[in-house]
Amino acid sequence: MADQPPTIYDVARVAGVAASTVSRAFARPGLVSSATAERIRQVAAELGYRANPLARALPNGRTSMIALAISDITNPFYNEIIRGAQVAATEARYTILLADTQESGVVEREALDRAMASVEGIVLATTRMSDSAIRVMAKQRPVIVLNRAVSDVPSVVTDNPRGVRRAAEHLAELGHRRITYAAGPEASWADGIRWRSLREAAMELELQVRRIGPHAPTVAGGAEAAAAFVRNPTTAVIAYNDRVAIGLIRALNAEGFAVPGDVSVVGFDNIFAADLVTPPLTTVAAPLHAMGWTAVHNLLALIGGASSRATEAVSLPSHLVVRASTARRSRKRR
Amino acid sequence: MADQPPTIYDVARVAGVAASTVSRAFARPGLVSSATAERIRQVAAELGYRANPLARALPNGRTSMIALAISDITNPFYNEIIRGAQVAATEARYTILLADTQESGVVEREALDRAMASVEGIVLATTRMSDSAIRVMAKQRPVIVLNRAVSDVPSVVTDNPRGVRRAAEHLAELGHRRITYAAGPEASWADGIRWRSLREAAMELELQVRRIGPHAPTVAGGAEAAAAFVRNPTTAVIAYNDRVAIGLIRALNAEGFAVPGDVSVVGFDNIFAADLVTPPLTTVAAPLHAMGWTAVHNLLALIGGASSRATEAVSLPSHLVVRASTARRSRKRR
DNA sequence: TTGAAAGCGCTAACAT
DNA sequence: ATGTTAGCGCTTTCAA
Repeated sequence: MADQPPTIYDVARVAGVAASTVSRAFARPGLVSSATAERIRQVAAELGYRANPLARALPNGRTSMIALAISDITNPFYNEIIRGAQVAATEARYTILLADTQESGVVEREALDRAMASVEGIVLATTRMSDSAIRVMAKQRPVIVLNRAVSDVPSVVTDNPRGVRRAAEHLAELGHRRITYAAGPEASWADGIRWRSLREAAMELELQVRRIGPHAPTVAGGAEAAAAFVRNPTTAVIAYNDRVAIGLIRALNAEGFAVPGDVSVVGFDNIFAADLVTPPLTTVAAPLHAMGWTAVHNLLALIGGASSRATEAVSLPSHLVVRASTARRSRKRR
Repeated sequence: MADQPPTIYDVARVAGVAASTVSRAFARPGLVSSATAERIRQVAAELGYRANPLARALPNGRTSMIALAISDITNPFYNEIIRGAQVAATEARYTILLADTQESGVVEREALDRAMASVEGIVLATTRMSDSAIRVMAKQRPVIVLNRAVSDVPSVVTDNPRGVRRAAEHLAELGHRRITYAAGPEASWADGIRWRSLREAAMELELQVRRIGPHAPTVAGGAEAAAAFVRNPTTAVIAYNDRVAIGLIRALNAEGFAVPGDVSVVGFDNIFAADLVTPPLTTVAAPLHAMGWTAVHNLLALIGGASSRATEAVSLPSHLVVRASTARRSRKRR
């Protein structure tokens, strides 16, 4: 009474051919006479045959699955990235295995260990792993790191230097001369490069910059940053990301600072909420969808045997979205 | 030179036992003398042996994977749900396979077809499928539907009637007598029950209600709703979800309506942005994390053989979060 | 162009 | 308590 799904043998029997022929008909149609191929297709359709992906994967490891590791899926930053990844995966008929690592290195290790064997490649969208741990992992399976550069491992990043530069220019044009950088987590690769790029840009643009932090990359972290900021305010701040910027603005308002009246704020990422808050946030928009898409696309290329000379980071352009959280420096000194 | 991962045979050989014994040592330790079990564990550790989950799954179908189908992963509503699901899955050492169906019935069908065979059960967090299609699917694999009730299929929903009731009471207490419901997508189960519940609550509370819509469940949908609303305004509106509420408020502001001065607005879901917009949104909060967790937890129970007499919907409590988008009805007539 | 047969790594009877 | 032996459903030589 068990209504098991039909196997390749069922198809073979009904079509009057050997199982291997059925297999070929699907995998390498060229090796089968078009007549039999057609018949097999017919029978398969009638029987509702669908190759069992697990069984298929066993002999040759082609599971048609890739893992997407994200340390905090709660972060709205990832939504569009996941969508992009999903689109690229679907195009290639791959399935995404989600590894939300819940901000814990241990959970991450376990999740990836578990997933490793079932998966043809991995996109590390965010990870607690050290560079060397990542390199080790990359030895075993194709890996693409997102939003971080790890030497010898292909990556996809946004053009942070350019984004930061645009933000600084924008602020400079508005008359600001001193800029505070509200840093994100210490371990963040993006944080490091943003701060470095800002210093370089400041040099050229003859701005003064200083850094406060580190802070958690959250609204709460932004509030923390505000506390540090008010002790020695400037007329402009660039925040590690939009959530920090939002938290900062709210806390600043509570302290009696007007944004952008007294201080201009720019964030990073252009998350969904950036356009919804008051004032709408000026922010360096990352090409979220493209990042997810590109990461998976390149991963699949790697899996397909592309030389990983794509070892250099692929850099995707970001752009400044000017909204209302930045304005001309007000005359009154601050 | 291939550095293949060790197999069960490697462990068996080194430990000087049969492969089946190794298998037992891991799966049913009780059936192995503690001495050999210990030795096997040793050897396995030394060799860095990890059972190949695919190979393990083939004989008995226990893939330790479940699918999570979401039609629009772009919707921030799902972030916490996914996290909850992930936590429950991780607890049971299951892995989540993500099926973002990109709002397309076709993509969904394909994605699920592909995933079906690799997965022990499915959580339908959002789906385009008809009730009957879902029932068919539930015949083949354990299924839990989230946020929708399908007869004969176990589900997890939030207590919409109670949430709506609380929203209506809140508005009534503030002196509002006429409420507009800005509907979501026609196909949405939640939309249906919200509107029905609102009518019932209105009856008891002696309120007048009317409905506008359907609208897309997005900020743009909210703007649409505003256009319809202004043609015949009321002093209060309950929106299908937070995104619609936010879009509505913005469009209303653009039309010269103050919120909550002229019109009070309440949303649903309490998404991340709800607390960030101006005014902060009064909303019926869904227990997002718990929903994801419960869905997966119950699914795993089903997989574990629990009688699906859990066929009735599990209803999780929601609660009203009062923020600043609702206020006492202003005297001036509208 | 097709068939036969030997696995992929693991589990689960069935023996011993 | 442990070993033997078939498979799970598919792919892939190797022959024919």
